[in-house]
Amino acid sequence: MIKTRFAPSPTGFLHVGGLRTALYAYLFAKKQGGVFALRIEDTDKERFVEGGIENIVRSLAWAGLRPDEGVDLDKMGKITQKGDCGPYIQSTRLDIYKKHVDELIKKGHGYYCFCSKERLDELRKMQELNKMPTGYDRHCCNLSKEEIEKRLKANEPHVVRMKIPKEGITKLNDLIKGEVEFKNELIDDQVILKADGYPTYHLAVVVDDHLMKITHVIRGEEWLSSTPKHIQLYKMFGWKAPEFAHLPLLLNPDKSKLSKRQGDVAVENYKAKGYLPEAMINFVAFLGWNPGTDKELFTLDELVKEFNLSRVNKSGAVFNLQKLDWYNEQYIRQMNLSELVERCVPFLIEARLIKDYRKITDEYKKWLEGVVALERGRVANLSQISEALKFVFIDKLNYDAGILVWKKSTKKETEKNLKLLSEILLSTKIVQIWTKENLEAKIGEWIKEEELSAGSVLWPMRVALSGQENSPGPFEIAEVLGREKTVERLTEAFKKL
RNA sequence: GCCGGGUUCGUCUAGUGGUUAGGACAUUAGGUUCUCAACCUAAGAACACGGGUUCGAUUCCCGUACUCGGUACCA
Repeated sequence: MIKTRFAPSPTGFLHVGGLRTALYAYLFAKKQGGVFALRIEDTDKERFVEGGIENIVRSLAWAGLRPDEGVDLDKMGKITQKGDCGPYIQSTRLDIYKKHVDELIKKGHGYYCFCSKERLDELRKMQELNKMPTGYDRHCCNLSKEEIEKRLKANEPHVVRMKIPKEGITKLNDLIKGEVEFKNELIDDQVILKADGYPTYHLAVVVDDHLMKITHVIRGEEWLSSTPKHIQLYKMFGWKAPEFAHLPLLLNPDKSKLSKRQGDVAVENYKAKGYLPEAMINFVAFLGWNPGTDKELFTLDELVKEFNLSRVNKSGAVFNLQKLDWYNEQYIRQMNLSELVERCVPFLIEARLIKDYRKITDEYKKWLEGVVALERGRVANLSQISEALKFVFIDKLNYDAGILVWKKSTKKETEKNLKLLSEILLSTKIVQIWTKENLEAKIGEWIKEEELSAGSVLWPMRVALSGQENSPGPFEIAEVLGREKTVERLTEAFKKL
């Protein structure tokens, strides 16, 4: 049974790079009918951020990546844990790690180290100065049993290190990077248990991946260099190591590692701006992977079918907002209207265009569909939609009267046309049915009969209704506004001139 | 410094020991149009560099450059 996991640290929010890592792990597992687990790696007390776990879980849920196992957010908004390997939050598994560290010491694969931070800093400085590789010098490796005993009893601060064999090489056949070799003499005797009793990442990740029966470790490239340490730990425990797949990094436009400084990196920010999870997933999936065909739009289920680690790139990919916008536009345009309205409502409320959620009747929703349709083809995200739709909801439009006159027309002609237009639209005899199709037909007829130029009528009509030089078409707006409001705005425009 | 990765249009990428090096986003131009957007058409735009191997390398090998990651009692 294939099992992958996403194992973030709750040091803030879910990062878009993390989202992609989670996605690939999810896709790989699901493609093969396997299990996708979520584990929280909170072994650094200093960097723990309140609410970090909730943020990660919420962002994953938004993206549609639901873990089968591990940490989950239940209906009450509380964190629960499922799975038969004990809790999936590392800080609650301290006794498990302690037990395994003791085992390594007993087997001679681990040793106590009492070195001070100052000594280690000094050591490193000297090594660099001499152009030597850096690493622990095994100062505490051969302390006598009695001395260790004595110093432990005296409560001297100490850590436990793993004892890496100095001969030979450690090979890794990465599913993405291919074969990579490391000389053992250059692998550091890494600390596995910190002075505060918490394990380091290296120990915890190996113990947990083994105990939780993870078959494929899919993680960011920043772990590639420490993988030989992990492979050595598997050996020391006598365990079979999982397969490894190290993903290339996501980059800033200047090709540096994707960071906050150059834009949004938190998934929740994209959600807040009105990017659809479908677009986000599709976009992020294509950063470093492609199906080998020209098809670009994929649902999560389609990705599951097509995904393949062997088509994942080895090099980093720039996180390109313009492409994200394009994906989002595609999804906004192809989504069915009532669904789109549902998703827009929170943004309309946020922008205070709609006051009360509870007042949204079915009839009102139907009307909103027409409203949203006005702008869906012109915006890149949902917060832009609510911004663009302000003119529909606003009571009194505020614009400069000068823009009412079409560039090829005159003020006099504009006045005349606006006046006649109002009369036509007001007449229930001429315009019986208030739909954009009928409005277009009737006004088109009139323009033709009177031999007017379309622009001299449609431009001022559209500007009068929207208050903007650039906007959706006059008939669509009129339909949404209704007869009364439409005529009111035309009259207002006439007065302005 | 040491160790490990990477390098095809501006960006995401396809691809091959012999191709007019393909697509998408972006850009530019034209069409459509009352405006913007959308849409349609077209254009420009890439194999990091230097050596090999080979009849022939963008593709295989070796170096160089650049770049990214690691080098923590952070993950």
